[in-house]
Amino acid sequence: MANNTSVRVRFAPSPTGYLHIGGARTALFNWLYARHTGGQFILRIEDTDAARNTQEAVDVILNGLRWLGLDWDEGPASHDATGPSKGTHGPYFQSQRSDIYRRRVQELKDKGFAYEQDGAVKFRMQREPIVIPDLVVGDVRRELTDREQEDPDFVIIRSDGQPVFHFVNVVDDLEMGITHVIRGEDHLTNTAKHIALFQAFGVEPPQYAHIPLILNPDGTKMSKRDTGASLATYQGGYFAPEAVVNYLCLLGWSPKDNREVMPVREVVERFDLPQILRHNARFDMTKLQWLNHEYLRTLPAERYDAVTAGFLKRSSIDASGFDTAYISAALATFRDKAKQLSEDPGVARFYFSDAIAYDPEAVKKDFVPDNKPRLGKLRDAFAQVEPFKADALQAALTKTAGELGVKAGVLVHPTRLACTGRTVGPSLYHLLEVLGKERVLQRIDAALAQIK
RNA sequence: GACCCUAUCGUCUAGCGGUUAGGACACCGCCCUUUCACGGCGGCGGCACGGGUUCGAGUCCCGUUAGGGUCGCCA
Repeated sequence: MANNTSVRVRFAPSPTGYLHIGGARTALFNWLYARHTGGQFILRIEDTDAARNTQEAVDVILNGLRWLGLDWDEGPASHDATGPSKGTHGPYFQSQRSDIYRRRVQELKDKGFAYEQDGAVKFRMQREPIVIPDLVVGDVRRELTDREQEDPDFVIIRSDGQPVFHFVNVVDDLEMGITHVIRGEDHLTNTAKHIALFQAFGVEPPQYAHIPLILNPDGTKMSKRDTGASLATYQGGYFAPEAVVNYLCLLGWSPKDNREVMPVREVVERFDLPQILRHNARFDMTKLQWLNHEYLRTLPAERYDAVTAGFLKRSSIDASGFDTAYISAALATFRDKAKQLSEDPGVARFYFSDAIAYDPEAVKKDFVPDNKPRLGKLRDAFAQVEPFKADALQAALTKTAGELGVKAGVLVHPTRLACTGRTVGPSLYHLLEVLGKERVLQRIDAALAQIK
């Protein structure tokens, strides 16, 4: 950070068709560090494995990063490997950098660091232990494993001519002027190879910061199939990207002052490498949901509407016949009840369908003969309310209850059941206001017809 | 098998030689309340184990155990 040179960090995913939550967190930490230091965040697509690379797979990565709000200063400008890009260190797709790799292999051969064997090219690895200076873990002295003792050299170009990860990764970091490599701890021991490669090129290696991994709740490695492992899980509705970003910041990094709900702007200010934790963290969906609810409650109206649009789609509620103001007002009544929405998306259906399915248990309790005249009287009172606003509706209900000599709750419950079919939901008076007089009276009439 | 990293409530974490070991999520009570939720108050619950060093160890050292990672013509 106190360097003269500007920080250049990168996220270098392989297009596999999905974006792992751990990968998203790695991208986030790199982005945070770049933004904190005023440096550059570079996106590089490691698509050397041509067989499984598709534009759709690239889209998943680009869209995932955009959804999270992680903008890159250099990198692809489209999902097309041969398409336009931002930045002067391109191409940013490895599949387009063959000439560079060819040149660099020749350089190693010329220097005596590489040789051919069985049609492949191998790197002459040193046998002495290599010290990996890591900004998170400290100095790590890496010795050869017994397996490596037998043959410390490793392949950098496959016999089919394709360069391997260790090689292209180093060459690209070198060519792109990367100053800090922030990546998962699963790369820590392999970093010895990378340092040896940098040294062979006669270049000072970048600084390394290996961040802990994200594990399943049971402590096992989180892989593709595990719950919550794919970022796509959060993009489909329910989750505000702000909440996901906030949660990810807190996995493996701590502001050290017990703060938890922190807008990313503030994290950018305070984020730094020394505060990164050294131990792996388990993924806790419950806590993410809590954070999500915190955000849903306080998000600006526009953002709230955007996120809740996902709720509707996900719960297959058809709101096409309703104008945006109505939809917005309806969902706003769930602002501080996001938990209901995420646990049971159907709770919002009554706003968009007149086919009310009454909760059978509640019917037994609330649609009883005694309540018929009461509900009828309330209906008449509501019919007089103009304008049809929450405050006035509450006053009308309270007044009616008084005249009837019953507590407000006696009227509240049957009314809620009549209008929503449920026993839980938003504030009664506010939901009535949104529904509007016509729908409310019609629904109460329908309920009255049900009661014997 | 070898090499590397890690170890505080169930989970995420604060702690950087002297603390009644703090906070958050979850859970359980009570309060608030037209439901649910929010909020408030309280409760449950932790320094993996064994040796050192020290007047004193969650904090430092060593070992054990456990978890994770790596050793590929995958990335």
